[in-house]
Amino acid sequence: MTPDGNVTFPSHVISHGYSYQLGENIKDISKQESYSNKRGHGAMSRTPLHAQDHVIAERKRREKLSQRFIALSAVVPSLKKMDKATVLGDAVKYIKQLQGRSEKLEEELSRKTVESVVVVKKSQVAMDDYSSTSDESSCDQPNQELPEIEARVSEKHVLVKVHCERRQGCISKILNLIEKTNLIVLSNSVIPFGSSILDITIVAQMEGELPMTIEDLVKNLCRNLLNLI
Amino acid sequence: MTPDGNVTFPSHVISHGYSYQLGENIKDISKQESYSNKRGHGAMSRTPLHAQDHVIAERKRREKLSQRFIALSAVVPSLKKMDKATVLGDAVKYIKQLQGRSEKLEEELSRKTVESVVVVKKSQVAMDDYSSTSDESSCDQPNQELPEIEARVSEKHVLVKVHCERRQGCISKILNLIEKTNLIVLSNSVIPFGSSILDITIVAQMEGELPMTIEDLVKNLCRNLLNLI
DNA sequence: ATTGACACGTGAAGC
DNA sequence: TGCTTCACGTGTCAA
Repeated sequence: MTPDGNVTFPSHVISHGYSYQLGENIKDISKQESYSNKRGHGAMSRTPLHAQDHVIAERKRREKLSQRFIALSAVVPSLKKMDKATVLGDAVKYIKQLQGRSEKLEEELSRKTVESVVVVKKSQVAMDDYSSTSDESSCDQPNQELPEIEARVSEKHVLVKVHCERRQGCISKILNLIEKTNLIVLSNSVIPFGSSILDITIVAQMEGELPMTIEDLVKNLCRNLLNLI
Repeated sequence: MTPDGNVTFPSHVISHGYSYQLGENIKDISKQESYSNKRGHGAMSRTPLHAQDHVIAERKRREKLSQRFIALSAVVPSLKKMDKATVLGDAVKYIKQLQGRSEKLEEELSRKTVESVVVVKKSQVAMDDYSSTSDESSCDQPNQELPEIEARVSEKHVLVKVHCERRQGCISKILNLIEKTNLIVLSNSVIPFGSSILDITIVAQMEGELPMTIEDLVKNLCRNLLNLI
């Protein structure tokens, strides 16, 4: 609590167990008068006035440094020795390790993302027009792999599967879009998966005549859903 | 190169631009004789012999510390001030930031990594349908390559999709198998598609530890389901 | 006894 | 001009 006497207190935390008795330091404060006399010179250094100001300033600076040291040693894990040099060296090693790991994680994450997107596309209704689309260039965002959309047709039924992130109003949007595509929804299933994913399955019936070929219908549905979500 | 003279050399790198001339230090080495005399006492400290050994040891220690400091300041980016205190403080902040980022990345990657498992799975189960490229031809013959099984994992959840022909007792068989695989069914959706197809979606939760890798779990599940149906 | 680590006081140099 | 930061020598404890 006392700013002057406790200057060296945190040091014993970072160093071994030095019970550097602060009494000496307090004594030193009183010793400041003897300091100038100790030098002996009648005219000592040209800072006779604020001499002990310098002392306490240095003390403050050391205290700050010590605090920073213990703060650093607190965030660096697995420190067996609490040497200043060891703390610094291990901090450097730890930072490098963290940097490398972050870099690798980021790279792998982006790679997995892209890869899964590709495969997802492949597993879809054999639509190969995504290669021509330019909006795929914005895959840098980590959550770009979703949504995953699959559609298939059997007789008069259309099966639509959407695997996307849980967002507000996404279900109504999907259903709305499907009904706008001249389809009548027969069944609908929304199943939560994990903490933030929805797995949606919809079976709809085609009304009357087909406005286009089956292939075009599926492609169009997928494209609209991709733009929508 | 000279271990003694270059002690304070790196310090000007981390500190401002201190061109602390080393000459003084070299002088100090020669001053070691005067050092004992400077004290004046006829009987100085009880270490009159290896006194300057202590000096050069301290010098060495300081040099090591300085090197560690510049090493630390080298790995911490965006350091405007090269203060020792600033270096330490910014290193702490940087480490904390890196830790948080790594944690977030790792968590997110674990979520995404699962998605790539799907890939493996899907290419295995979906067989070689990609080469034929004609998905619409499969719509003409509904019973060609069923059942279609897909499984993926997210966190502790397993999502199983089965696209198969409508048969007696197939649902109970599937659920029974899943529960035998140390999984707890959370959600289940069975949707008729067309006249003779069922689209089944199941979300189950993994209990306790994984008996195998995620990939193996998915493979095993798919294989058993394929044999079952 | 030797070694290593620490805090302190102090002069110097830059802002 | 002061205010800050630095390296140095030194005494002192502990392994």
